Amino acid sequence: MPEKQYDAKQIEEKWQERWKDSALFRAEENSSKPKYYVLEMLPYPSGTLHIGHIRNYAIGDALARYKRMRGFNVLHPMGWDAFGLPAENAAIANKRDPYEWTSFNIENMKRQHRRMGFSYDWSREVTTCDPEYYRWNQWFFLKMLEHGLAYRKKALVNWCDECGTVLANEQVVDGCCWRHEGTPVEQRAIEQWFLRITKYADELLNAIGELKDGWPERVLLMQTNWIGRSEGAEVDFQLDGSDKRIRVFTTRIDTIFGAASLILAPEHPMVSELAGGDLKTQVKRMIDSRAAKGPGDVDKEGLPTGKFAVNPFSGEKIPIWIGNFVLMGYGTGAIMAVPAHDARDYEFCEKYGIKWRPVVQPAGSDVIWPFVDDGFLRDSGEFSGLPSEEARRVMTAKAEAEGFGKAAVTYRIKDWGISRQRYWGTPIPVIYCPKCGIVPVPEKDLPVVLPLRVPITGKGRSPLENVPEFMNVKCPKCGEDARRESDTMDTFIDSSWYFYRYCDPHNSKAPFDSSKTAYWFPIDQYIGGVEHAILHLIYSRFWTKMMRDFGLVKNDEPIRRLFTQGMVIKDGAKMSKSKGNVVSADQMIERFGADTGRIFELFAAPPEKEMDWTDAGANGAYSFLGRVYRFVTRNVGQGQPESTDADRKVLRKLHQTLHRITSDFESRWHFNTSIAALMELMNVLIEHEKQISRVVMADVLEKLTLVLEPFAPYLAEELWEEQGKAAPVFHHAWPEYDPELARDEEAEIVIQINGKVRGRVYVAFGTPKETLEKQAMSDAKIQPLLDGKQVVKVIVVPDKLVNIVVK
RNA sequence: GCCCGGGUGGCGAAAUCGGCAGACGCAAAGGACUUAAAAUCCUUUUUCCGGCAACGGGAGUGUGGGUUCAAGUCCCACCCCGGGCACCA
Repeated sequence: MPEKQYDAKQIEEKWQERWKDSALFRAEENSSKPKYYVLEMLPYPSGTLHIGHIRNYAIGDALARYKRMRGFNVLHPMGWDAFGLPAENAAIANKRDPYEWTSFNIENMKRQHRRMGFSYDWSREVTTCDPEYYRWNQWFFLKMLEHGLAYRKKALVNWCDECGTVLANEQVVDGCCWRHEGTPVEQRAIEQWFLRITKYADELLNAIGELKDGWPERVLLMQTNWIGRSEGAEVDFQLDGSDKRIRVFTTRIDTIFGAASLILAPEHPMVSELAGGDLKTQVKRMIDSRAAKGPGDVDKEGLPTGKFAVNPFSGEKIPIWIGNFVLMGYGTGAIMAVPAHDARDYEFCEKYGIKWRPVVQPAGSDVIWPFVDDGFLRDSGEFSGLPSEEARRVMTAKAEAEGFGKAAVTYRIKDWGISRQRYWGTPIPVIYCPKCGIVPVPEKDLPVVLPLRVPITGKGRSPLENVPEFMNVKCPKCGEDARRESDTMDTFIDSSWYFYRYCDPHNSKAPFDSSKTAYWFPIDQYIGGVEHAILHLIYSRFWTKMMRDFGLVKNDEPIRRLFTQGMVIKDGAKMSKSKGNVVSADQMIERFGADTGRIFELFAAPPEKEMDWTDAGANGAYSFLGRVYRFVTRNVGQGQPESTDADRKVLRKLHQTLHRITSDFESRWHFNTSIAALMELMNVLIEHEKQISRVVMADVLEKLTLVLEPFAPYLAEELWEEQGKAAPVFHHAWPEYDPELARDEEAEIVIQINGKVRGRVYVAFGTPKETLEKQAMSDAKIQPLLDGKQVVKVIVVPDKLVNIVVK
């Protein structure tokens, strides 16, 4: 009879059919088991689940399945993030209604996720563009508004005149709009809504210490830099011949005696006072040219105002300049330039011939040049001779006492601007009344939903402005004619709290039931790409702290452990539709099956590393699964009647494999080595196939199937059934490894001479040092090599090696 | 410019605590089975030198130095690649 062949497609379709509509993966809040919340970052519905995504979910799903077998009550949900831009752009390109387009894609992607066999609890599916989800976004917004965490202010933004819209920083390419290459982006002051994330800047920063155990160092570092806390002082310089003061921020108040100039950002409010006529147009030009350049290197340029400022410490008069390298958005928008101790100031002052002098010299040296960090002050009046650190303290205290300065902390992070002039997003629930001003939409009127079938052209202002039924409302306070806010919220709002909604997705009274989130939170393991390290992962942390302060949740942080997996590269580039190098899940399932796709992606590289996709590699994974399938099917119920010599070897390899895989799951997630171990086990099994006893064979087949489950669940199910056991596999306990069985019988002792391997002996474990040394010295191979040499030293590492040092 | 990663065969990689470098796989070559192909199975594959061969010897983890009985692993300097931030005072 010909051997049964591995037909992945047929097996996978069969089990998919059986799992349909089942409650297999349902998580329960009232379980007596310990909870485990594992989550992959949610995808936006582009319609294609490609192998870059699959890597993400294959990791999460392996973990979810493993944890279930370990007896955890596992929550592993999936939902859809209706990301604004892609949906809108696709709608423009396809001339389709974005809702229609999105729901079509969601169905499509859901089908692909099901085909891959990911073990989600679909009863908790959440879609962030659902009006019910909008309701709670708006509810949060109103709560924040009430507590002063949301506010409206005029702010400088990137503006493309051609589009008639605000652009995010990422949408500015080489100073021009990404859609209109020839159109330089302008900086415009526009009224926008902000969330006061800076209120939590300190807490977000301090809590990083608590995240150290579970988050990648790299991500925490990026967040630390992003928050960018710096301690220093604010100091007022008096405008010469006036009682006006200009405030600067500095981290180096100890260098203030070396201040050579006071430099204002071109947007600084004092500029219009100091600059008249000609200078004004030059300042305007400076602002425009910087905006046009975008972020990056800018040649330092300055404009002298002809006015002077008085150094409050020395009484010295220093010239006031306007400099294009000074940022209005950081500190006070004005700096004191200390060329001797700051490279940027040096560059600027050299260029314009502004005189300077050093005021700090390094400890234990007479060298005074240049840019000394900390040292001892010189030429600084009463402070001369003080060490920098002490000087900073003393000088700040003096400034404070005399009322011209104070200690100050500045952050790089800014409040979160959430207004978007786009169709796709949660409408901001606010009404502008000519009489009453800004009026929040009453809670009973929520949600404010997007009108359907709005023509989206990508041109002009927010598409909502052209929809009178949406825009024209009565003021909730006075009942007079009023207009709605036409901006929508940044869609990062959606992803800031979606994982809380998973705990209680159908709640219509509140965003979620706090007792349910209290059970599941914090998320035990979150998995996603490193590209979200700052935006999404900072916003989420902020949102959690905000909700905690409102009494909605008890946890301070949303995520206990974070794992960032590497990108999948094809033909030297990240997989994306625009590059045309996408391998879709459907394509892969068609060719190899879902199990092969998972196995290969996990096997090819450790999960945190970038990985190259090659079809040839997937072929290897497929043939491995074929070997497993054939081995198991032809050996069910087979084996020698009595126990055999091979049994010991096979069991040893089996338990070494169990150990390897279990510890990979428990610590570093290097599933590539887990799968390599499985392959080694298969090699040993095939080698001894005919010599294994019936009892051991049954044991091996069972355990092999169990540990295969997290990686290749369809095949595991099929083989489980072949063995006549009750499905599903993950309802069975993970096999424990037995250290006694896993241990090698003999220790292999490497004998080295001067560190080079010259021979080896096999001894019982735990053989004492002296015996090992004696055995090594008398070894037939070693003896001749020692002839005529003097043994200087012998190093013995028990159970490992003997190193003989000779002269 | 600053801050992080990383550099190991033809390729993806392994070596978890300083203790046999290259596990496992891909690709390639040769062979078995086959009318043939696919599939499957077996053998070889870091490199150089010696040998018909089993085998023996040398070199080798980006480069140069160091610590150590012993370094892919630790320390110092440099080169290259990837990522993040980018005039943050």
